[in-house]
Amino acid sequence: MKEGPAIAPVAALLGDPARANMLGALMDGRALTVSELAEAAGVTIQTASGHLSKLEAARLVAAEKQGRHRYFRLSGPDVAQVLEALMGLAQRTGAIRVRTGPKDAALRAARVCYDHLAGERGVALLNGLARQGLVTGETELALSEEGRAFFQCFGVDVARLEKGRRPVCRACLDWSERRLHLGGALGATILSIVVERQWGRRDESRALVFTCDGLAAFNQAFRLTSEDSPERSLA
Amino acid sequence: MKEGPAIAPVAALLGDPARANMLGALMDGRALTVSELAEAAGVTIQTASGHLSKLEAARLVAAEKQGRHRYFRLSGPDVAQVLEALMGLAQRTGAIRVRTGPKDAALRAARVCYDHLAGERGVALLNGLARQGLVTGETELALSEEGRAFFQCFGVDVARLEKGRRPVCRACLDWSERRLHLGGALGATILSIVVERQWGRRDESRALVFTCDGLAAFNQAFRLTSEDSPERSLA
DNA sequence: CTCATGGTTCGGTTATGATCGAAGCATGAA
DNA sequence: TTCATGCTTCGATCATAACCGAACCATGAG
Repeated sequence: MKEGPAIAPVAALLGDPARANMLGALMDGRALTVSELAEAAGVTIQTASGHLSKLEAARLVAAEKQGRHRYFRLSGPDVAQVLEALMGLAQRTGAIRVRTGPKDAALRAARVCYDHLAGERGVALLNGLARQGLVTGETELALSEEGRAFFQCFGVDVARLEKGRRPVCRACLDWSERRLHLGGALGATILSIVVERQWGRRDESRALVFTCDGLAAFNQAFRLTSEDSPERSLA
Repeated sequence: MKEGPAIAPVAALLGDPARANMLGALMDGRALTVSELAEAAGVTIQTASGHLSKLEAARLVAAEKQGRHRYFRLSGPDVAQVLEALMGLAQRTGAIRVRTGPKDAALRAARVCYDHLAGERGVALLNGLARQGLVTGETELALSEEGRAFFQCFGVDVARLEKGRRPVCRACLDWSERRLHLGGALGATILSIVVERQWGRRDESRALVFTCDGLAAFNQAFRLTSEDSPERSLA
């Protein structure tokens, strides 16, 4: 007697500890890479890749390619809802909380993404520019008239940027903040300004360490306020 | 990184076809014996017994001994809710609907979800009650003052329902309609009324077959109009 | 170009668990 | 008592799939 869709195949996907851990890591809506998910699940990258293929085939997760990375996210809120419900059921038997690994705080605060600023400061930058109406759009970003004037004043040769093949503004997905930050020619220019004025320096990794004065100057230059900063994810 | 209870062990239980079939057979809220569940799952009694032991240990099902028989039922409405939600996921992800036929159509029209009404009629019921302002809220449903009066008039002891531990109104996601229908103590009461007044009868599956007169009486009793019925889902 | 890195695919090993036969209990009927 | 039925436990078989090493592919950096 077949009744409705067969739940077993889907449930079996959720029933493997490695896959369940990966999905749990994606529960907050962020998009994570294969490597990060592999670490979260405690398996090698090959194994994680195989698991993610199955999850993607079942449309439980969706993937976006970005440069050399592949970012996975839950395919929709309904998936998270089912996971939530399953946690409720699991609590009856016994609630288990898994270990939490502290990540590099500096990387999350500010880092270089290819050639532009990412991390918390990068997200705050885009938030602030959008709030002031200097850039517009959601994922397809554009420089407004006010924005052109602002950056022109700032000493950026906007006309030259617009002549190039590369998009002036590009929304780049942030792995640490799960929000968009500013890429493109303008993003690269801003990073070069930050480095040039020695507001911060790049250490050996991709982390960008702001000086105390530099951070203040950065915030003032782009008129960023505390409301632009993404909420601190709980440790 | 915040982690909740580990879902993998529970999901793994649901991930076995034999166990999933047994749980599906219990979805109508009745209690079945080991033999019946073994037949429903297509396995021998020994195998079924082993599965049921695991399900009982995880508190997904509860057992009652009666003479030489042992009756198993779902341990609660929340289990049924998770199963329904999983069916929704399974369908959305392009699940293999093994057999589609008249039985499937009947299930979509009206069926029993644990102890309340689901399917097209169940969705229409909640729509109508919400349209009339008898129940309020989106996912967190509540009975309005008018609603209390309405059901009181109807012969429902609302005060008694409110005294119980179980929520009076509960929104349950429908796998066939992808809409919410009414669960909770009130939902269960309404189903019992439908059966009691012989507006419809339960067949051997979860389907609930309305009589022609019964359907009219049902619609009239809850003042449902055609606008309350969900649009026919395409293909 | 070369090198490094992120990710996928393949193959072989291993372990978990689903399954059923057979035997063992328990309950109720004769 | 003896027998029958409903169910559980034990033991052995067997299939699935999780896992990792190694090789391979693609992209970006230098």
